[in-house]
Amino acid sequence: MDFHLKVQGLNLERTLFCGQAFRWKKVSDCEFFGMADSKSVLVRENSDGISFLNISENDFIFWKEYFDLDTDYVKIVEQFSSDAILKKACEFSHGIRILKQEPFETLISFIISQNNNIPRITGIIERLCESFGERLNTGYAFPTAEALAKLTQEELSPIRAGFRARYIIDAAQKVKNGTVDLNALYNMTAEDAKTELLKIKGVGDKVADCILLFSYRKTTQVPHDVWIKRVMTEFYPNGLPECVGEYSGIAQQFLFDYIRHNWKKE
DNA sequence: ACCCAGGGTAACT
DNA sequence: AGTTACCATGGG
Repeated sequence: MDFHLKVQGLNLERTLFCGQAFRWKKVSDCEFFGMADSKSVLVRENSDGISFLNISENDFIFWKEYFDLDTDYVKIVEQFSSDAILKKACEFSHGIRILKQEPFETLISFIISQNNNIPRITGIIERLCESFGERLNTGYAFPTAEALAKLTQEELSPIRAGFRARYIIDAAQKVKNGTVDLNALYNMTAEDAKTELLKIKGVGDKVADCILLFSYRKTTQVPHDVWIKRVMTEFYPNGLPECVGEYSGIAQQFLFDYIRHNWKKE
């Protein structure tokens, strides 16, 4: 069955390729195929919204949640636009939304992201899924914590994650044995949730903020990667403007996308 | 050959 | 508490 949703201010290409998710492929002008957790979907962008093609009603609920379609981004962008630089970033990166991704997948993905670049992160995650994820008829599921927890660094070497291999294993083991309860973080404050995530080797301040923002919708969190550090020193030496309110993490995503496409081009 | 990438850890002052 | 070398890999 196909499902259609009216959405204002959504650009799928910007949303799916702005460095928050790594398992999407552009298949035509307005169509994107993606995997998340153990589900897959073909999404089509229309003039007034998006369509999810050939999925069940249960999966539709999942994808509706994934795209966080109940949040009004038009209103948020309007709020951001009282700051001139942020306004420019929102115009350039029009249509970005923060997704609500599955926590374990986000945890492993952003462990892999450290000191790495987006194309290579994408490749490592693809090999991780093909090697250790369940085979589905449309692709491969993201590997479970159980599947990854029993691996050795040597068994992980084909995915070429480099020094991050031992971090992946540590994360999977701590999720599997309950040292970190990912489901419990939804109802915790950002600070408390971060304390839990920092128990995992290879998860530092920045990676923790990515997980909190991209999985748990803790929109106050601002991941300080090399690009955002450039933004801060260049444009906001005294911090982000007040108009970001409780959405500094969302503002961060517009600024990240904007600076990455415009650095040293003006 | 050198520098960089959605950084973190461990070993130093 | 704050700095710094080192960590694998691949593209420019």
